[in-house]
Amino acid sequence: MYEEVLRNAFADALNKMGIQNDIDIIFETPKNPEHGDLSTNIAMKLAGTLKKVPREIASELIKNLSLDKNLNEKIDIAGAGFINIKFSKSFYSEILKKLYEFDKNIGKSDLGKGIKVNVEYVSVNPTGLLHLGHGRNACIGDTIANLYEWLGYDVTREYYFNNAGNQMNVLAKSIYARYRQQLDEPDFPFPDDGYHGDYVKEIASDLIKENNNKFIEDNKNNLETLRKFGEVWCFGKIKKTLERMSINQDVYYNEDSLYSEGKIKEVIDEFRNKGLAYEKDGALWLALTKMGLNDDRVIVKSTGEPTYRLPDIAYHREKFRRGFDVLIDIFGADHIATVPDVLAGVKALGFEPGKVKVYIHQFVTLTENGEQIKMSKRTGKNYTLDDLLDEVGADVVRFFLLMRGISTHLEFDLGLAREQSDKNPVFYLQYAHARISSVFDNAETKGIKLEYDIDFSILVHKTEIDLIKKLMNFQQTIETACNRGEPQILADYLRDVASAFHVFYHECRILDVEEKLMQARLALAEVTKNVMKNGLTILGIAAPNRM
RNA sequence: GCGCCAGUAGCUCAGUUGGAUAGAGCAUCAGCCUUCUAAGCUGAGGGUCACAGGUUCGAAUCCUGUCUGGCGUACCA
Repeated sequence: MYEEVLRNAFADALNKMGIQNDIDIIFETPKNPEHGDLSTNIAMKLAGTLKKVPREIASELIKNLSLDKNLNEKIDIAGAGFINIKFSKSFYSEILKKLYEFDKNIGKSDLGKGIKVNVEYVSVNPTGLLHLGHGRNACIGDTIANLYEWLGYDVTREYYFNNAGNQMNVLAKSIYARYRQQLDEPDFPFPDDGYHGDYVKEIASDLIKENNNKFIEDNKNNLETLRKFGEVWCFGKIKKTLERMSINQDVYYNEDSLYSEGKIKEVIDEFRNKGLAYEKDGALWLALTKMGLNDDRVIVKSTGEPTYRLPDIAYHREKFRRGFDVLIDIFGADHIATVPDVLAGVKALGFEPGKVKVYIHQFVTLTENGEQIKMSKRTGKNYTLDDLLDEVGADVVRFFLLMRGISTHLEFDLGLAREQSDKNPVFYLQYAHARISSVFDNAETKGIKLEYDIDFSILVHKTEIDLIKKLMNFQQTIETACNRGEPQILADYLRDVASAFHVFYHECRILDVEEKLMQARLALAEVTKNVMKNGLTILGIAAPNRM
């Protein structure tokens, strides 16, 4: 938050020196604390264009710099030309005072006021149960939606519900085979391309419980009924699993409506009118090569059915038409190929593809004792997200799925999550919150109340200053995590805050010290608690008062 | 073949708009509880940043090539 002030001061100084340059003035926290609190390499960046030695530029810059002496203890030049800034203690008490005033709203802002964001995630077809990969998608999407919401954007959480397409027929046939196997013919052949998962057997037995042999005849109507039964069964389970992870979406956008409301046809017509669609081999092709891509693709098969690209494009067009300013798609790595096609299609229809942000996450592998556990819907032996939630709980699952960058493959070690769950990093974060709560409980029994007017300048201990340094970055961290679509940035940050608090707690007593100091430390603990609570909430993880 | 993601400590991973001595957790070893929760704190060991070149004051980060793993590359979704 103070960076803005510094940046302006540096820009002014550059102006005074008669240097006009668009170059970004970037401050970073040096790895080595001896180098100060913030550091900039601006002098080195300018060295090339100005044809001057970096250290000379730096010293001239400092001469022209007007900063509040009260808040900045020292500004000096180091190394090849770094400018290092060291803040005074009173700088930190000023900062903490502001953080304390935010109270429970710390981290919130109105940065995105009036901007409509649509975050689409999960969007699993109702043909099976959720597995860990879906869980990753769900947690990332939910957290990104939370981040936007926290920054004041108008967020819609959306699930693209696809109950059309060939995969639903496969499900119907799979259910039918299990139904017959359980009902009257144990050797009834199971389709090769069917869904082998055990849940299909459950669907069949539920079907028998409710309807007995009513659908035993192999005809189109019965298959249609089974298809619908399976869809409702699967989607019910999916929603329940999501609820267990506190994931609730606002809109379930049904792919069917794109057909029934004529949107698919509109898109086809528009492509044709623009000369971007053509017939070949009985199919309709989209001329993606005219839009700079490598290959044209079929959008309507010779059977008359559209391929997945067409409804995907039509769906994105609808999202634009519904008035969203930003469209966010959370996809697994297997969807990577569709992205350029959809973006090209959207652009051809006259919408701005730059407003679509696609976040692709890599896969999750579930391992136990070094061996991989299969999670595929088609291989039968499933380890579902529900199974995992049963074993380790929602907080652990969410944290495990969010603690890594989205673009790396994530290894979920079941043995570790199960056996060592008390050493899980998520408990480290929650423990910090619980510890603070406990301090306030003790304060209450002693009749101590946190006052509003507090003298923060009394906080000068190194661990106190270190903690404040972490706390002041909360807002910026939320923004960065949001802009980059990386929940992991927030997760890492919270671990840092928790660590700084644990160290402070270990070194400094909060209660049973002199009144003014106690008040200031309580306030520091309060700010930490609010940051932990809000940060964990954004990640969708509970902030317990006791552990 | 082509495209995307990845390769960093024993393991799992941060760090990549080029910056100062490459970090964390787990694991290993050694310490700290008569005082607000020890699910905590302190310290130690552990590295050819896959490999080979290049760009420059400076490269884990940028460029080229090679190797390894994952995912795509359908008139499946």
